[in-house]
Amino acid sequence: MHNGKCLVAASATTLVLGILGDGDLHGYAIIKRVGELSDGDLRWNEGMLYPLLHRLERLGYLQASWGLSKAGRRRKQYSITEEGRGALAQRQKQWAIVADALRQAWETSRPTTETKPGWA
Amino acid sequence: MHNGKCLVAASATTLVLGILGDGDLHGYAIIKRVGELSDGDLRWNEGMLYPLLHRLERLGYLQASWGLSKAGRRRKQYSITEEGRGALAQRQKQWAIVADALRQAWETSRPTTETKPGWA
DNA sequence: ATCCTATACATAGAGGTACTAGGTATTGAA
DNA sequence: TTCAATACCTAGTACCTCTATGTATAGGAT
Repeated sequence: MHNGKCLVAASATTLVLGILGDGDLHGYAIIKRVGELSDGDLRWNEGMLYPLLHRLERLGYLQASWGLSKAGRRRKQYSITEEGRGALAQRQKQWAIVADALRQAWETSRPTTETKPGWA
Repeated sequence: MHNGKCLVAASATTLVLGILGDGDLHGYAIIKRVGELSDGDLRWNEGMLYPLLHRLERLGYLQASWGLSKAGRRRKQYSITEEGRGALAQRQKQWAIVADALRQAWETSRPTTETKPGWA
């Protein structure tokens, strides 16, 4: 990443799968939903999302179909597949593992039980 | 990523900074520590870690110095810098935001309050 | 009428990352 | 002497991230 957004991007797949796991949405709506879920902290743009959506579709995690909004605009609706749900479950497991490791790394602030450097 | 390890890798920077935030370690020990913290679920290899360590050093987040283990093996000791602590703090904040968004996305399993598709 | 904003899709391309594979060398145990 | 563990490293492929940019429509404001 050139800036500090990599964490966001890294979790993008998991977040998209999680959101679509709750119900179908189209791309633009996913961006809005991410904004909602993060109280505006996560501000994705289309250039970030659409390539991801296309990749997820290519991987078989999502299925797309064209529709029309009541306003008459075309919309590409995405829904999660069984395979996508499997991937989501796997990612949730992975997330838990990493979250736990991070929590420990952050909490411990190990009181230097060993006064000498751990590498001695 | 070619396989499913991207989440691990994506959190690698945060995890390394978090671990070194607790005290200096050398590369190989960081790999072991990651294994400990995850109960063996996260199994990093050197090819993953060393380039990351070098990058983090280049970014000014870590400082390296050569030492010697009691067994007589050379070791490159890494310690976190002030800048690294700043980056860690930022990442902790980012992590909290994403974790919260994910929790919501996973919990809600939105009861389809709106019976019609959200995009109608 | 015209402009602007929001909606809604999309791709190109620079630059960066992730991970495998492979390499070097030492220590100590079987 | 052979093997595993310790301990460092780089090359290079494949892939991802994100900015910039483009297209087009609807609806409100001026």
